[in-house]
Amino acid sequence: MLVRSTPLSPAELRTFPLLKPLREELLLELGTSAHALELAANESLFRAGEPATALYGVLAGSIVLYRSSADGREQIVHDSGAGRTIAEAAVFLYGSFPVNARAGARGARLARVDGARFLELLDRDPSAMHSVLAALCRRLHELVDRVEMLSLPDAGQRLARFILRLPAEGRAGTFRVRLPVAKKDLAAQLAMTPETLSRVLKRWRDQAWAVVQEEEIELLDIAAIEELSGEP
Amino acid sequence: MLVRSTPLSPAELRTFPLLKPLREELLLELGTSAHALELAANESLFRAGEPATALYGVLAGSIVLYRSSADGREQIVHDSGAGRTIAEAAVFLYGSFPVNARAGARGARLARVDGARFLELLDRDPSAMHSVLAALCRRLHELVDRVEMLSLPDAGQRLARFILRLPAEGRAGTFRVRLPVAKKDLAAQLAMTPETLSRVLKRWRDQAWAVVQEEEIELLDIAAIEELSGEP
DNA sequence: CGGAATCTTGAACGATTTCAACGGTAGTGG
DNA sequence: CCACTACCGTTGAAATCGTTCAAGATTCCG
Repeated sequence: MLVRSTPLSPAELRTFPLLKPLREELLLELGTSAHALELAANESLFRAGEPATALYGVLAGSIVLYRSSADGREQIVHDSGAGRTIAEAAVFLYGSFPVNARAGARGARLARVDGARFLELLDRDPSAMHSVLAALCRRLHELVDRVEMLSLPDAGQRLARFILRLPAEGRAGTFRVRLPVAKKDLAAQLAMTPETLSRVLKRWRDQAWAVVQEEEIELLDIAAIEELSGEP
Repeated sequence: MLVRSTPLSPAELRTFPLLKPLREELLLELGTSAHALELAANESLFRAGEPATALYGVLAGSIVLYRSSADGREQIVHDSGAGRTIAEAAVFLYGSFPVNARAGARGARLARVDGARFLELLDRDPSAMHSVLAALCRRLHELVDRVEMLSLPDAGQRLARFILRLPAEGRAGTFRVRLPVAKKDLAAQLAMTPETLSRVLKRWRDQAWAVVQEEEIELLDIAAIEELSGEP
């Protein structure tokens, strides 16, 4: 874990929607108690149960939040890309991390912000408080979506829904996406085995519904995938 | 839907952990913009997409939060018993309800609190703000638990985990629980069919792991169920 | 250039869903 | 008050789907 201990600039901190509404002076102050971190691929950031003394923002790469079961299975709770903040909730409760965190397959660059300092700031700036509240509410909705997706009984349905919610590249009428994580991790996120994921994609290929190349997926028959997903 | 339009007393409002830390005067004020509601079994409270102008607290009975899929399946996001508050998140975002809500099998008595009035209050009382923040964080953790549970591949495992987290009655060493919802709803919550739930319970009975009577379940072999659940 | 890890594919097994039928219960209306 | 209906819960049998185990292909990293 590489640490750069120079303060983070307000501009850097403003990449996070959570901090964006803070006044310049507060960001400057917050920057002095913040560091930048660099994590290698799959490197651990923190483990569930450790006391949460800081919150983190993802500057580049991605952070995977996961639980591990007794039998070694790894359940991915969320994959956080650039601009996301992590562990605010744990910091608020003055509690400990409820999940494990590690860098994604391509490593990660992070901002580490001192928790106590952050809490102080919130009490001084109501708009910051509102921003945090809104961020938590959005996270809540994401998790509700997640719960709904996981309760779909069919593996293909879950994958279809996941892909359709990904930001698509390309012209209107076409649908190209780049998987944000390794297929292994994606499978865990969708509550299926990597084998099943591979087979679902193969089926889509065989039926000419999609073209799959490495981490790029292009949907040829969007209507079919949408119908499979249950709802657009 | 039966409405009692007399104000709610601070004592009544204080049944909700969310409102507990509010000063007496604020609760009095909040009470004047609050009503009590009475819902029959399965009666609808609100539907997903409607603008959220109020939040609700469960005084008695239960409220089921759910999504319905295109094919008519009903996925239960949460079952909220007495003391729970509902829809704070939607009110904060000045948004619309992300899920449907209806009364549980035994109906529900609710407090309806005006959203705008509540938001005002929060800005005047920092401790109230903290309380709300903490409540949202706890909800977040609950959902993370839920996501983890739903990703367990085995139906028996999911049921075991659910039951072990229920508040148990009885003396130490014994474990009796009363299911908080109808078996049909419980099955939906655990992402399985009612048939599968029935069969899992039958298996537990046959192996003398549990006694099932109506909505009462007594675990005879707690160790076995705990091992099945994957972790205590 | 190994070597590890990921991804893919095959086959067999196990589990859950589906479809169907039945008993019980609660609520309705005569 | 009693029949009638509707729904819930249970059980059975068959089919489907996903997992597991195993092996081969590929990529990436040291």
